[in-house]
Amino acid sequence: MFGLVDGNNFYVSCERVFNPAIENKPVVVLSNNDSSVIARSNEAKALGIQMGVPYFQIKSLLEQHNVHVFSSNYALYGNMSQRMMDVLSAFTDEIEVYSIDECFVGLNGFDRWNLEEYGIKIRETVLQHIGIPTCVGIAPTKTLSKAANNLAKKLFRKDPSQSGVLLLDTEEKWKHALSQLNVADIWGIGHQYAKKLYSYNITNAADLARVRPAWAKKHLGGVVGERLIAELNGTSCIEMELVPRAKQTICVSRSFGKVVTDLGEISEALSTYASRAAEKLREEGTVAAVISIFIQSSRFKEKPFSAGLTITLPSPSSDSRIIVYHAIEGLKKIYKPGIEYKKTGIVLNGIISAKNMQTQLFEERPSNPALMKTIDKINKRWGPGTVHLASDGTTQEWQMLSTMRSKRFTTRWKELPVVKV
DNA sequence: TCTGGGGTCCTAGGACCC
DNA sequence: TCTGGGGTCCTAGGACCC
Repeated sequence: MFGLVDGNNFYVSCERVFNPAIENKPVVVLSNNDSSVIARSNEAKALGIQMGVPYFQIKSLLEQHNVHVFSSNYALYGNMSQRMMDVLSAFTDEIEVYSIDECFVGLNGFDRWNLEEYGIKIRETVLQHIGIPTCVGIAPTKTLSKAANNLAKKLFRKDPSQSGVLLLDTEEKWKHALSQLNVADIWGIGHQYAKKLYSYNITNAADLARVRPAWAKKHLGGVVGERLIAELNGTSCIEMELVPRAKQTICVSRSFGKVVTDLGEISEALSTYASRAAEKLREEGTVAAVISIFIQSSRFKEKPFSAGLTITLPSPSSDSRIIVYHAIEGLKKIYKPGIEYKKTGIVLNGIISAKNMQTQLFEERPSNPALMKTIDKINKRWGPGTVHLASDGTTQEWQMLSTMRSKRFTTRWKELPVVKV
């Protein structure tokens, strides 16, 4: 059996832990650059505020209803997430952190317990220790546990006296649950597939569970679709991933807080992102062989501009100076003056373990792992960016907007509120 | 004025090989 | 006029996830 534990309106809940005054009030959290809505409290959902809607379009509506608005605070959410996962690991050895607010828990061998009660215990403990409300779905496949979680959330939102836990341990139970869900609510059915399914008159998840595997193979992305149908019928095809795999791709990109035309400013931003990407490699103990960089104007302009370049490094590296050097050299090649740029970024590929790397004897720009290790140590101790490359710039006027960010309560001593007693 | 960021997997099709 | 068959590797593009 699989359990799926998912934080309710996770980012909003994180904000509420440190700001109890916004409990039971409408709250939204915005994406980077304060661009669009990425999390909503139930009260905000009730006002009809949609996920992903641009902030500027609903600003007056939010003001009108006194909605509390926050810029996203990933330092806080990431740290709260870690704490939640730590609590969950006490409940089973089989833990798969699926996203910042979601975790699969393996419950094989737990059948002699009442699984519903176990789920309730999990919820209560996370709430008590971390302050984050969750819902729990339990079922014989991952896809069904996602569906169970989804339905548990819906029931709980409608009626807070519900347990917030849904156990689907018999065919009868999961069939009934699926009949209450739309196909678009199913894990693995996105926009395109939902549209296609509607056109075949398949709107209900229970209908989807009944389609022939061969039909799913043809219309829902090959073996992925086939697996999906099997999972909806109680046959588990997607196993727990207990050991997080090293990333195959690392991407760091961000929109600018203002329009940028100057090569110097874009270079600073790209240097900053390339450094961060290299840092991520070192966190994973890997090196990258290939880097891609890109620059873009606004996607919503009449004639959007976008350019990119892929560069193979002389040898795989995780050294910030090397990755930044090649990124900036590439940028100079694709930069065109007179364009209003909105975004730049770097993607790393050809990622392998640093241990398996073949070292070259003679290199124009040798990596210096000891230097990188020292920089990482300092930044870990004194905060991100304490030591950085000069090419990152000092004023960083292109930085994204984040005007309504709460304090980084759990990761910065300086931002801890002082309470007078 | 203003529309996020960071990932995964799969398939199809071309290049190339024998 | 005829113009194989089967395999691998790589990449681009499209779908998905949160």
